[in-house]
Amino acid sequence: MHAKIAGTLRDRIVAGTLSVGGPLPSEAQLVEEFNTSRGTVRQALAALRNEGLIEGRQGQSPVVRCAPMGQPFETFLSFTAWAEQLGHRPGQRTLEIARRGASEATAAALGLDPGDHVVDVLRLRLIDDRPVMLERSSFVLDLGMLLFQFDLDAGSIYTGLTARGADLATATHTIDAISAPAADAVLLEIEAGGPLLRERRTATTREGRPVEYADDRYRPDRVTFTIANARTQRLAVVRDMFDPGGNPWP
Amino acid sequence: MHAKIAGTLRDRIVAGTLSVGGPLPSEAQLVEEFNTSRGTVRQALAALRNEGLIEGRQGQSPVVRCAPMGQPFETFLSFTAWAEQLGHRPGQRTLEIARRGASEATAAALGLDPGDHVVDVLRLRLIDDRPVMLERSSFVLDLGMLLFQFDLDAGSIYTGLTARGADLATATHTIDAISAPAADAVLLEIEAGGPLLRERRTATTREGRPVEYADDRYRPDRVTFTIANARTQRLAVVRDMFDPGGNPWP
DNA sequence: CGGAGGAGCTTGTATAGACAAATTAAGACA
DNA sequence: TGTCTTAATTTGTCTATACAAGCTCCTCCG
Repeated sequence: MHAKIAGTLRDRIVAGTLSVGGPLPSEAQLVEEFNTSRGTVRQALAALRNEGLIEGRQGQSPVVRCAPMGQPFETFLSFTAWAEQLGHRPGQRTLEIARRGASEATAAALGLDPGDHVVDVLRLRLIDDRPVMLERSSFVLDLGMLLFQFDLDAGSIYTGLTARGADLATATHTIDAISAPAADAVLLEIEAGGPLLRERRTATTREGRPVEYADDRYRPDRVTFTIANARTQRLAVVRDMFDPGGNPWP
Repeated sequence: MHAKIAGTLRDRIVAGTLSVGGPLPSEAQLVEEFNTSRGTVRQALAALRNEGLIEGRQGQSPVVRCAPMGQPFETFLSFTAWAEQLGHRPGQRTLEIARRGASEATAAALGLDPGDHVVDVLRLRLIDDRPVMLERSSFVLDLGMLLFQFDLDAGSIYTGLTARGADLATATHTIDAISAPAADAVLLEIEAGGPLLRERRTATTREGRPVEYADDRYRPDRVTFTIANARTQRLAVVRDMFDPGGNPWP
């Protein structure tokens, strides 16, 4: 019973019936709705509090703190899926797609020999037509050759590849900060030398073979990474967006 | 009452009166010992289970799982615990500790009124005697006043606070990049205007009350954040360290 | 018009009782 | 001796009640 109540409330938070920042129904209302006792309702609320979904003080109804993420993997790996989940319009301008010898960093990340060829893709990623991220992505040959089969500006590379049989299963993302090189600054429409939030990503197949290495550089005034961290050892990671003024993007 | 029971059991686990892997007293025994009701005892046990200290199944007494430290939560929240886990020597120079009115950002993060006082701590964090991070931390008064009771340069603020009854349960970390202000650059021994990796952290109690807001600024050549992301499993987040040359620190 | 006080809501906490489900240990039986 | 049954113990779950503490809003009085 308490699990059912907690699950229902979780679903409502995800569906938006309970908006983030808004109050939950009072315990008395939940007692009436589920036709149960207050102790059981409180047990359900304790579970949600445990997960960090709600918070509250004495005398006030608990408020929804954040929504659990629907599909963590896709959302985090696919820029397109991420933007769409947040209700924005993703876009991209493919500046270059080329088959060439792997760079030193790429070869190291993908476990290739220095002379091996990869497919490089350079794309400027947009949110609501504003530049947000510069993506330098390198794919191993068998995967990269698939990229010539479809329009990279039409949608997500990730969905395009998985639709053609690629099985991306794990990824590691390393986040740091760098100074914007002049070329990057022009494309991202910021000042050269300004700070960039860099995410270097290695995606692997189910067998553990690395197939993509990417160097994504975000405008730090428009994208941040947020890690929610509870004692229960559940870690959640999301990317957040900000408008040019630095305010949370609705 | 339930807090007293939980605290007593915690102490016994730490002291070894309750051995790791061994069973806890049954709920009936605890009811008699503390002269309370079963509901209260169960509330205390739920708190311990929440912290991962105990685990149990139906029909069996809960068993002590122990190992409160070294877990992801502590490692991610405590600079000291993190460095020690990686086999390095953490250090710090407390540059300032002051009670003053909360800044605008702090008040917003902690849910305080503009005039409310907080305890600010400014610390330079070192790894193996090299500056790595600049920490600006603000605590709500009841927690912050505890900071005057012990030596901040002796060890972890986090363990000092939890030992004095603070119950930090969840935290959110927002990561972005900024240009180093001149003052920060001097302390971190880098060039002014260079990129800094910033982590803004809000830590809350079990009830969801925010009690700490921190602005940590890392040298990006020495610290990065890594997110491991599998399709089936949960997300794991760790921080990584690099030597001045940018190579992984052994 | 404004502040003080209180009523009515909320959650936090504690108590007592009841039944279900799982484990464990003792005892009966072949 | 080995196995099955049964009883006792223990935790999981739910219900009902009571009071304390904090918040909001309304009313009343100065």
